[in-house]
Amino acid sequence: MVRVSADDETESAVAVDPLTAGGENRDDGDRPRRAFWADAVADEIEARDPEEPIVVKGGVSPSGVPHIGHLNEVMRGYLVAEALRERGREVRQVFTADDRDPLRAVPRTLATLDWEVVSLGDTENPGALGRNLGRPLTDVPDPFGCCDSFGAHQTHLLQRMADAVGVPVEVVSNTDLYEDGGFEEVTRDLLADRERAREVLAEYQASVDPDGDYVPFTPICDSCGKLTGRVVAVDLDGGTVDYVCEDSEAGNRTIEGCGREGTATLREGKLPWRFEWPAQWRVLGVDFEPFGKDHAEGSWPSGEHVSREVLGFEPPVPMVYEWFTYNGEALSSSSGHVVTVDDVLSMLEREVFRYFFTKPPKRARDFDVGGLDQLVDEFDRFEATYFGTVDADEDERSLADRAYPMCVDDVSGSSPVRIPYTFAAVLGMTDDSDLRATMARRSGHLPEDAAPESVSLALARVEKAREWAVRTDNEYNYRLAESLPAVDPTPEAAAALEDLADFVEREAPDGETLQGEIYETARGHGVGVGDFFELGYRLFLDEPEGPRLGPFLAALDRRFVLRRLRREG
RNA sequence: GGGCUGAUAGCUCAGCCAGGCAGAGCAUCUGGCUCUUAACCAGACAGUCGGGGGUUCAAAUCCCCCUCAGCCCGCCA
Repeated sequence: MVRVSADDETESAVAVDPLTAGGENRDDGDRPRRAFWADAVADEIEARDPEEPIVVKGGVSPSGVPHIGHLNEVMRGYLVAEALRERGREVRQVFTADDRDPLRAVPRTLATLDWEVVSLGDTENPGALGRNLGRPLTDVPDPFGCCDSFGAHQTHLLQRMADAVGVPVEVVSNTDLYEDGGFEEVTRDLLADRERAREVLAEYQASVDPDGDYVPFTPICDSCGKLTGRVVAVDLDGGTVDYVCEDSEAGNRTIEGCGREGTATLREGKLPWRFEWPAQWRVLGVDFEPFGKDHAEGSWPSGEHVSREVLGFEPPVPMVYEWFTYNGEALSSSSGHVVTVDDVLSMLEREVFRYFFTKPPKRARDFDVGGLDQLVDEFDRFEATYFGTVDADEDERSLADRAYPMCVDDVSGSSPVRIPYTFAAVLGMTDDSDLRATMARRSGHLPEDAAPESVSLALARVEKAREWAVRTDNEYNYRLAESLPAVDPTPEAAAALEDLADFVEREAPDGETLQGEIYETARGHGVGVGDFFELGYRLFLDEPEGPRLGPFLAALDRRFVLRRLRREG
């Protein structure tokens, strides 16, 4: 349990411990056991008997390159939203771009709207950021020059990220909430009760003096434009505050104030994060919010306390998720160790990527690009479990029953045709889509009678798997040699190739027959089997090794195979 | 220093909430397929459930201590 307050006598708030949220039922044993964590969370939300539409929120401060870690803020909420919708609830999913946050540091890397990750120096206006430290992100020019502000650029990327995974979210700009007056009433309440606000926050932040003059609002200086105003007087009737523009600390650097003494309205500033978060909950009516483990012990307990004791409402059901790593190392938005949604979707089908987020949120997970074939194989089994075409235990079945429909756009009546991912990568050896289909059929991965639509859906995986094989340059990264590779067979091997060509021409063998014939031919000419296979791989792939040669050659165009075996081109 | 979370087969992970034979996939090995070839099939091997203690008829699961990793206890999100 989170201790809400050391000296709280007015109410013994039942603190929900977010660290155990997300799968476990808590204080009662009445709720049913759930195979899918999102259903356990949905149970918890429904237990509060919320008004509809139920609001699920996520949000990020849009500063560096948005990466798959940020997608937790979209996908975890989405899965809970879907669990509720399937129970007949109306749900709104909103996503806040915390774009009034000040620019605190200059990110080393940024992304274009097309997800090209570039260093700041390569943008059109690299000085835009460094010259505007301390200003709200929406008041900083876009270094790319394509959007109204840096904040707008970043928020645009967040929207595109959600679109890319096919999750409909309402993106809400914090700056808009301030400027349109959405935050005005809650700001007024916080200022009216600023002593209480200060006392509560002081329990969580040593820098706040409970008897001091802390005010939970930071005006934007109307002279230098930075979030450096310190409030010296509050006029609630007039709806303004007086401020002095002073130096403020941001990270390990100081943002210089300009000394200006001015007046700002309640729309011309920003609530400190510890108050802004609960303010969002109230203004947007949030019922559920997932957040990263970094929030679990700082902002969540204080936000929960602020919302109950200062603002007077029940905070949302919380859920902490563990962070992802990428190839074993922490993702870093500013330094550029990132994998973007665009990167991922170039290698994975959208439904497979969504499946990744159905795994329990509390466990740290590595997004291991080298092992993506395992993830796809797992998804294929998950899908087959849903359609009942594979043996699975009861837990697997009930999980698939619930979670699979949330991964795909439409559940079709029968299981889609799936080509195993590594084989799909092998098919990427050729760009000829007819040849891909032929090879898939002859290898038994594509039914002869498959409808054209299901063939093209199945073959869509080839581009993804090919991209994966190329990026990781792994053992599935084959390329059909377009022109005759340089080979220098011994006379015996040359004669064997000639015989093999004749056999192929005469018999049009299937893969297994051809595989056997390769052995026979090699032996018949006194050529080492290993050497002969290597010669074959060299001729067709210009590699010393490759897929099983007989089925591989049988799947290729026969005229091409003959020409190549005879070294005619 | 105080706190939160995690650690299960070589690898990736289920199982833990509500105690009941230690699981899956991949990898490995063996065998099969007229056949050493990364796209086939079958079988086998594989774990001190991070370590130690406790509760219990019974502990991966509940409790306590410890180790390691990430995070929080400044700012910020």
